[in-house]
Amino acid sequence: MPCLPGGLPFPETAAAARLLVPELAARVETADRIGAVRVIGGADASSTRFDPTRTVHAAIVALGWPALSRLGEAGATTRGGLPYVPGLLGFREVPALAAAWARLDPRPDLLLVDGHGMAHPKGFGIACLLGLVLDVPSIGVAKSVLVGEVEGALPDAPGALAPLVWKGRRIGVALRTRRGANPVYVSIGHRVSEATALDWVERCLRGRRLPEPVRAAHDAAGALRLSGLTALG
DNA sequence: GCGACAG
DNA sequence: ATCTTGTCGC
Repeated sequence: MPCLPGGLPFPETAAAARLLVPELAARVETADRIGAVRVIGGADASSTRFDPTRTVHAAIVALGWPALSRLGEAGATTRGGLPYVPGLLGFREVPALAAAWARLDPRPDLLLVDGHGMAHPKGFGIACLLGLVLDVPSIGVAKSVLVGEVEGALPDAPGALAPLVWKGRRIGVALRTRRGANPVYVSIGHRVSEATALDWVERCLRGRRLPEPVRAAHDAAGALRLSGLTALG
């Protein structure tokens, strides 16, 4: 039950969410406005497929930079929110993520979010919404495309890049993080430029396909779902 | 109208 | 997102 910037109530229906997107998207900052990054975070959520109760288990991990050592972790569970609707993922997961954030210590200076940022039909993916709600610099890291297409070739070599374009606009970038693996799609979340976003994603890879903060958050969210089913949430 | 569709 | 062990390749 977080609050949207401007004191707006969090939408409880997909229709309400859609109406809010334009004004929220207008608040997204695409230029760098980040302080010193001493703690970098990863955010992700886990849920059970076909769950009529719409339970969402979210986790945010706090890792120290540059060691990427685990400094903190927090989880939270919500029920009865929005179902998954392509384009509105943030409205489903952010309430749980915001609750996790409230319990987290230390608080990350930068957040890597599992899912798109501006590489979204309305330029407002989950990384944008979370960054806006928490007022924290954020980056979108997705494992597949929502809209747009990768322009040109993407060599099968670590570090290879190719723009993700949609309707003639560059909305993000495909990054080959590992040889032989599908690329990840990086886009602006909030208060972080695309170039800076790419830098941080690459610096957090540690030789794997997904940046460590996202990997850690994914694991934490999954563990919370498995154990949280019988314990407190 | 049909197909696509983050997680 | 999740169901799931072993297996192929670098």
